Amino acid sequence: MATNDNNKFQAVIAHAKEYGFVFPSSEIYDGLSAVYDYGPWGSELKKNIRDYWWKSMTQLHENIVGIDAAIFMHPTTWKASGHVDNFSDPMIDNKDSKKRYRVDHLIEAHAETLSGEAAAALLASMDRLLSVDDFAGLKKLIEDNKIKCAISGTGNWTDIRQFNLMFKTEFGAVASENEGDNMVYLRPETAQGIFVNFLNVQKTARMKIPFGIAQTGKAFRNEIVARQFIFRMREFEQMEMQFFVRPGTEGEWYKYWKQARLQWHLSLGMPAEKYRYHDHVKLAHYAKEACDIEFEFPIGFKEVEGIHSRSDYDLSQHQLYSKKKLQYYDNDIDEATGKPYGNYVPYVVETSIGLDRMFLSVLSHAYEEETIPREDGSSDSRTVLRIPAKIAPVKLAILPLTKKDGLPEIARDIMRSCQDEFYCFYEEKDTIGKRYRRMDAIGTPLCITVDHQTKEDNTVTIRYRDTMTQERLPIDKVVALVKEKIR
RNA sequence: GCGGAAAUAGCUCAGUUGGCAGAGCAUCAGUUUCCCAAACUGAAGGCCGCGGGUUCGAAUCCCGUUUUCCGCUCCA
Repeated sequence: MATNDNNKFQAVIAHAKEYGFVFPSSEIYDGLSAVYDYGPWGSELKKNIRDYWWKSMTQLHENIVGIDAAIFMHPTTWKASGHVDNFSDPMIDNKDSKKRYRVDHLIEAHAETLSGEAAAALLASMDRLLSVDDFAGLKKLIEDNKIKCAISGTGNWTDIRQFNLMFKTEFGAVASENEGDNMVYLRPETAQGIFVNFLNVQKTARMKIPFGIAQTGKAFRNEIVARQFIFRMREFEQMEMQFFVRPGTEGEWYKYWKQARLQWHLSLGMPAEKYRYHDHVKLAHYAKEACDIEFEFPIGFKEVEGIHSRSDYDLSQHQLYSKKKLQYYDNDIDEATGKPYGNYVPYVVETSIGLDRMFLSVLSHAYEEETIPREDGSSDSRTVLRIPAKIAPVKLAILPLTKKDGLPEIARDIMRSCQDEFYCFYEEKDTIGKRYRRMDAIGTPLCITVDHQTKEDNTVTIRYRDTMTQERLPIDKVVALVKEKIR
């Protein structure tokens, strides 16, 4: 990675904070690691990206509907999904080799080198300690048996720690004697809220396969290492769509959505050369095919969105754990047999995009420090956010050239006629040039200026962010022109 | 989690034999100018990240801690 790009990333972060896009969480208390708040313009931009995605999924697809599931879910959900079992193992690090081991794997590997009787005794001790989460006892067991790291050959271990990516909290106001009883998780992904509602949605919205369920919402992961600004946060927002298909057709739908999702990014005006696919070679246990859509951030190509062919894994698991059928009766005629396809558990193709990552991709692509030659030969600089107009936080700034001569009154009238249509910003302080540059810095695509000529012929100057050019326009054409530019 | 670096006004930073906390820009009030950030006057803004220690005295030296960035590690 070039140093320039690294500097650019720093600049984007600094700009995001200075101009009210993203702040560190609870900053007056020194912040909270890997948690961020969205400021005035950041929350507008984030909302605009979310709305654009939501509309493209639901309003523009007759066979996709939305839901808004709760963050809290029945704890068994996460047993069924595999999140509880796969991500709560106690781990230990060797300080010399920096290698991290699962404690049970480490001890089991050592047991294999022992005689049958000694091995059995060791494993019995391990199981007893594991069952009561006695980490100090487990570490003592490792030390007493002089278990060494295979790489460094030393017994220089850290304390044993439990890594669990899921946040837990207490459910209900009364503490239970048995600690686990009232425990719920904050969802580590939004997908399960869709799967458990599969039949509710299918029946009430009378959906026929193939169909999709879309959802946006917060998810929480207690990442071991969460860094790189809003790229990896402990609390983040996903935009997900689970598409339910007849088994056997998942391959073609996977291809369809892989292509369609990249097209969505490009439709925002993001440049094609900054995107690429990354096909997964190593697949998760449930996946048939999977790929990421990667975007070239200043820190390199990174995942923005994932497209996964998840088979019937999730619905089947919920069937198993809930003992409720999650099947669909398909009335379409199977040409091979001449009969309906009948009952089956649908297969799922998932598209899952990180809203915060999308936000970061838009912001880092939009950010530009320009050098502008001046007439006298010197040069000037401006910082501009070339945010696509349709998702820009502020669409139009309305600026009276001076504070006198009735110009603010005319500008206020225009403001009133526009602010119901799109987000407008009114300002009369400072010179017109400064106000233009401030609007550039938050990515406002259009500014209009009310000047003395306005009083004579009812025209205003409209100035474009990207080209810095301007032209005259009758006041009564302003709304229509802006609406056209932000489509 | 390990290793490295950093933290002083909203921003960018200056501030060493340890001795009164500073500049530019930005902000706010007013004046002036007015079509691309650069005029004038005034004001506000700081437990020098936080907590200890050394010292007559600490932004400065020492220890700890938090946060951020970089490399490694992890990432269903």
